[in-house]
Amino acid sequence: MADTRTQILDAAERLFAERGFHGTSVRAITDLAGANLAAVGYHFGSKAELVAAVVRRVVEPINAAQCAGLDRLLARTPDPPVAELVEAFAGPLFDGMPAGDEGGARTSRLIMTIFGDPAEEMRTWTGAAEDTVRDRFLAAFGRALPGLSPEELWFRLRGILAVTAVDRVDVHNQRCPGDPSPVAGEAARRWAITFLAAAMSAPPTGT
Amino acid sequence: MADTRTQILDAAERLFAERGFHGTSVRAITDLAGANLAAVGYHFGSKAELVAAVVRRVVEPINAAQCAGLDRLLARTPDPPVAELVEAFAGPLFDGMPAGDEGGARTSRLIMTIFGDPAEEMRTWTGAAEDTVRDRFLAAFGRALPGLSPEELWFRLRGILAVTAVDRVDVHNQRCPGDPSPVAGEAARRWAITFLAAAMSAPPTGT
DNA sequence: CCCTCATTCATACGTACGTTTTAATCATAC
DNA sequence: GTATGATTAAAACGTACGTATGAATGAGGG
Repeated sequence: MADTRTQILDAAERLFAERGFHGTSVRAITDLAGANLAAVGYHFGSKAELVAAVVRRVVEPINAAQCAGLDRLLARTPDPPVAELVEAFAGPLFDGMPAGDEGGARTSRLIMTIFGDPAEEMRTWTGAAEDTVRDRFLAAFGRALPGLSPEELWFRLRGILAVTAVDRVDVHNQRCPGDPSPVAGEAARRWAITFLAAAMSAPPTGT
Repeated sequence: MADTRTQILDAAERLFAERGFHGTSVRAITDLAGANLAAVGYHFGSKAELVAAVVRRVVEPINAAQCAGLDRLLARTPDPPVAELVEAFAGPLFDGMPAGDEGGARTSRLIMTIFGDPAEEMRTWTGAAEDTVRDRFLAAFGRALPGLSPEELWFRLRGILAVTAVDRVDVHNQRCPGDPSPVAGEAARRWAITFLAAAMSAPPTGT
């Protein structure tokens, strides 16, 4: 059995995904974790710092994978095609979901929760690393898509995040009228790449 | 001065957008509305029903506008092109934001909050009308994009929602490195149409 | 053995929450 | 003018929350 700290992180991650940050009490977390109420205070200091720890644990591997993917691409060619850049950027949002996560849907919902949270702190926690990744992809996409203004490029990069995050959430929510079976995970990944590569490759919007 | 009920709805809408549903207390709402604490209970019954009322007030006009736009399109031609379908579907998410809403950004954030809320009730409140609109657009897109499986079509429709919702939220969050000025509202609209029309028009993903 | 330090535990504190109740207020119709 | 129904006001209720406290527990080193 894992140590209490990890158990709390796991339980918090699950509950945050299911009920949001405000909607999850410290007591619910420690109950699910089989830990004592005071353990959160002991291991993390406060609920806010626990939230930050959970967010970091989710976001950091994704950032790292995005970065590694871009490195791999750039090692092959200095100017990768759009579709491969899309795959490198969006792919890690589909992979690397920890075991026990139903097809990554739970983690996706958590990303959505982070993404949609109005609180400003949510943006500072992941700060530096995320900004670096973003800037590197912006530069790479900029070379692959000359003629696109930085603002529109930025808009499109956000679009990638939005599509990948929201889609998977809905698979989780069973909102898909079709068959949201396990295969949906891999299918969604390919659909997303198709969808987003075409979107990114669109000509610049005329003034 | 508007009646208390409307003042409460306005205040709640603003605060829900800024802090989420769980993060907004009834007291904060009535304070901002200049109303008495008990007014929420009197006019809405409970906080949950107030949330439902706010959600409905935001979602219904958008659904109506989407439906009307599709009607207008179908009156002209039985098989509208993809770009126009995209405009009819995504456009209302940019228009029709009530006055006082900074370029619609606040409403967009609220939509994002609704969209990202893990609670299942959030999905039932808007239910029937939203489903009808969705099905009609699915059918229209299906005719414009033969060869696309219903599942992938559904995926792409969700993508439209995701991009429009998330984008505008980030303009609000000032996360855009460029100039998030008032012009961003109209520019974002055109960027979104370009981006999404290209995405929707992508060929079906091979098996 | 016992001391030490990290961890866990039961419990309590103060606060903020959603809701309810009862009284006051106000406009309108008779 | 006063009775009536709808609204607002003030206060209190019980509950759940995040956090803090101090005692118990348990493993490892001297």
